[in-house]
Amino acid sequence: MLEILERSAVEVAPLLLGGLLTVDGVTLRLTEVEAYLGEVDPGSHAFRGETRRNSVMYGLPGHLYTYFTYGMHVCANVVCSPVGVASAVLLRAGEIVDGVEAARARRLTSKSDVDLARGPARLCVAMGITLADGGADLSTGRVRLTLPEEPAPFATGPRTGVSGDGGTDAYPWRFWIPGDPTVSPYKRLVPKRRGKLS
DNA sequence: GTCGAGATTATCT
DNA sequence: GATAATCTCGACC
Repeated sequence: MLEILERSAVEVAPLLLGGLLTVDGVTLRLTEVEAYLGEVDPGSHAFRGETRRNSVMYGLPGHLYTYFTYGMHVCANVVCSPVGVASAVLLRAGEIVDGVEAARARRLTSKSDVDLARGPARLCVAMGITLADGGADLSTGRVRLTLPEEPAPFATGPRTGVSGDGGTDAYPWRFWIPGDPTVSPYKRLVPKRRGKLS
């Protein structure tokens, strides 16, 4: 597994689709992810160099990178690339395949099961992932990652919610399993163009 | 179903 | 003091 994760996030991202994330008896099947390539990617936290928050991304592949955003949300990433290279795959959405009750108990605002982990911050809440889990090894820690036995079909497109120049068509690094109902429906942050497009 | 605005705090400059 | 890889809720179709 590490041999795969040492590659670039853009290569690793589609390979994670269909994979399983397990935390304390709750299992999630990944249906949507995004790649972040550190210093060459304006949408990445590592674009402006290493800081305390993103230092985990420079570390060992196969570890968990968690961060706080918008004051109240936690997002989870899988660190890729060899030590010294900042690169990670953001886990955006998934389907709870085991432990639904525990996940549902943590997500009171969610009405249906497909909403439990539809969105990166929701996914963390449903799985019980917090900042304290950041930097943990995904093969031995509380949070476990299992790659799919067979590659899943996937589609690509621009990333959502990224500020600056990172959310444009120049970085089509969002990957998802086509047709899966748990893929987040969020639109691009700045489209806003009415009527005819360009 | 879609669209728009506000919430809220760790981290960085 | 400004920023942010988001979510939720209310209004409208």
